[in-house]
Amino acid sequence: MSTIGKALTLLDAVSRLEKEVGLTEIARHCGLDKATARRFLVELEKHGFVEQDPETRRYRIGGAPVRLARIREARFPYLSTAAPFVRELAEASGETVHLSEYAAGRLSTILVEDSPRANRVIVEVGSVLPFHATASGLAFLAFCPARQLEDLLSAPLEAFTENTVTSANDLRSLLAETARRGYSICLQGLESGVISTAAPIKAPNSLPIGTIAVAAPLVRADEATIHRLGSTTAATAKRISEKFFGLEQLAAQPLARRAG
Amino acid sequence: MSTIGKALTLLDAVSRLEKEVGLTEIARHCGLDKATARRFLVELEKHGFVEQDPETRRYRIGGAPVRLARIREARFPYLSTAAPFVRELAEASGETVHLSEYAAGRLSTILVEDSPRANRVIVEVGSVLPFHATASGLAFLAFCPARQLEDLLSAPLEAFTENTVTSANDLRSLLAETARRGYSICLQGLESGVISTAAPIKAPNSLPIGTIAVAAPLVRADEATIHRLGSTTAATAKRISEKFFGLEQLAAQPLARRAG
DNA sequence: CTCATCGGTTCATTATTTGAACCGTCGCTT
DNA sequence: AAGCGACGGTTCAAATAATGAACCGATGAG
Repeated sequence: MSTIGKALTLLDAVSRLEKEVGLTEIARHCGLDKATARRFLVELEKHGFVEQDPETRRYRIGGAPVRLARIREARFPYLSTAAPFVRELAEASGETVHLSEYAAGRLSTILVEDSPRANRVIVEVGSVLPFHATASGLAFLAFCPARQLEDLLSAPLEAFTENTVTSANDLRSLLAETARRGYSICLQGLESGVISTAAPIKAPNSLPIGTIAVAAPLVRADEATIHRLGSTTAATAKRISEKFFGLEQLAAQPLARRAG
Repeated sequence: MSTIGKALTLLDAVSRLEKEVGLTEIARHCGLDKATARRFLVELEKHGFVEQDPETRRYRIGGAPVRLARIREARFPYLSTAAPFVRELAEASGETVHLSEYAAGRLSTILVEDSPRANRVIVEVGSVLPFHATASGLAFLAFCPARQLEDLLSAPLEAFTENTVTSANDLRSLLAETARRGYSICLQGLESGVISTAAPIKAPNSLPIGTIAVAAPLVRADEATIHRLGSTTAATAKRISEKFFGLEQLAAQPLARRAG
């Protein structure tokens, strides 16, 4: 792997570990030498991607990504376009709704709207969703290029619960059904006692760029309920896509934005 | 410079150039060979820091920073803590208010609340604020370690307008005044016809981590007005700091956050 | 049809990254 | 308080990765 790849993997590790983390632990976690890890951290710090607490000498994610994220959102406002729809769906369903984005070969949670109920499903912002064991992942796979699915199937599928689908053939038929229906259903694939449904948010070329999903405790969601939620989710995903790529078109036009 | 440093500089360049930008232009802008620039872009793309539009083949900032920024904000919620205060100050003043963060040796704008007035000052999210020519920069310098100020003064100060302070001694006395007063005033230092005032948001070790600033068209801000805005800004900065670092203390305690 | 420019690729040359061994410091145990 | 282990951080010869001039094919303007 290139040096850049290693450094970015290290950054990813810092984001995944505890709030603040020491040099040795980072190095161990990335399989890097301590000296190498330190050089990477120094370099990342120079550019604001990590910060070192002057007291504890531990490292945390820095401020630079905040600036980049704001620029990204200003230019490609996926999150901010989708946010009101996520809230709306959360209110309408009374369940936890989360939005994911496909980047770097992974589906990452970038927004969560919690259910107001005491018994609710918790999803962490920043968590990575396994493709074969989450409703979001299934919704994504059902509409992505065949090539990508085959890549995924070339490795064994991890079983997170006893209900996780780990057979390639079962997964294929599940995806065919999902594609037909327009929304996915995942029954206790990642966590026991949780059922969820998701739909892809598609670009104009019809490839998915992310997903929106509803997750409910199993006790509140019978067959009919989950299908009702699923079709609402699919409709919401469609509306997000239309709003977002409609806006995109507008933004592409040479408006005199500053004319105030 | 290390490979990592070069790659992150390239990423920074992409963030600073137009919405989407071609390979040759990026390479030219960074002083890199086309082949090298491409390798960097491919590596950054693998990790989601840039995306390539499949049609135009141009590059833009990717989704990974959004995920990192959300994690950063969950762990160190500077922006989200400050946001309501920024809005409040914008409403109270009727002028454009912006929040900056110090990272990677630079002061970057991470939030802007526009004035509702037709004649208003425009500040771009993501813009980098020169230390000697903006109210935010002056507020930061007035409270940062002496060493940092000397580093800055070791290079000549660029004149953005005919009012920009470019003499080291003038700058020093301006900073002494700012430190005494608790807020800075910058009169047409970066843009003609604009006056602004800012105050530092300080960590418990009393070093500034960012600034909050109000920018107004000169025609609306006489001497008395700007001093009134300045002291309100300083008070707001203090409140942000107290709220934020108060929260920090709370977060450090071992709460059972998930006990729902 | 030609020329210029674009995105992208190749491979011998070159400069950078790497990591075992090394400090000094801190907190804990004996 | 002395000894131990783990920490953050540093060094420099050896090993590996980055580099860029020249190249290709495609696209579009004149």
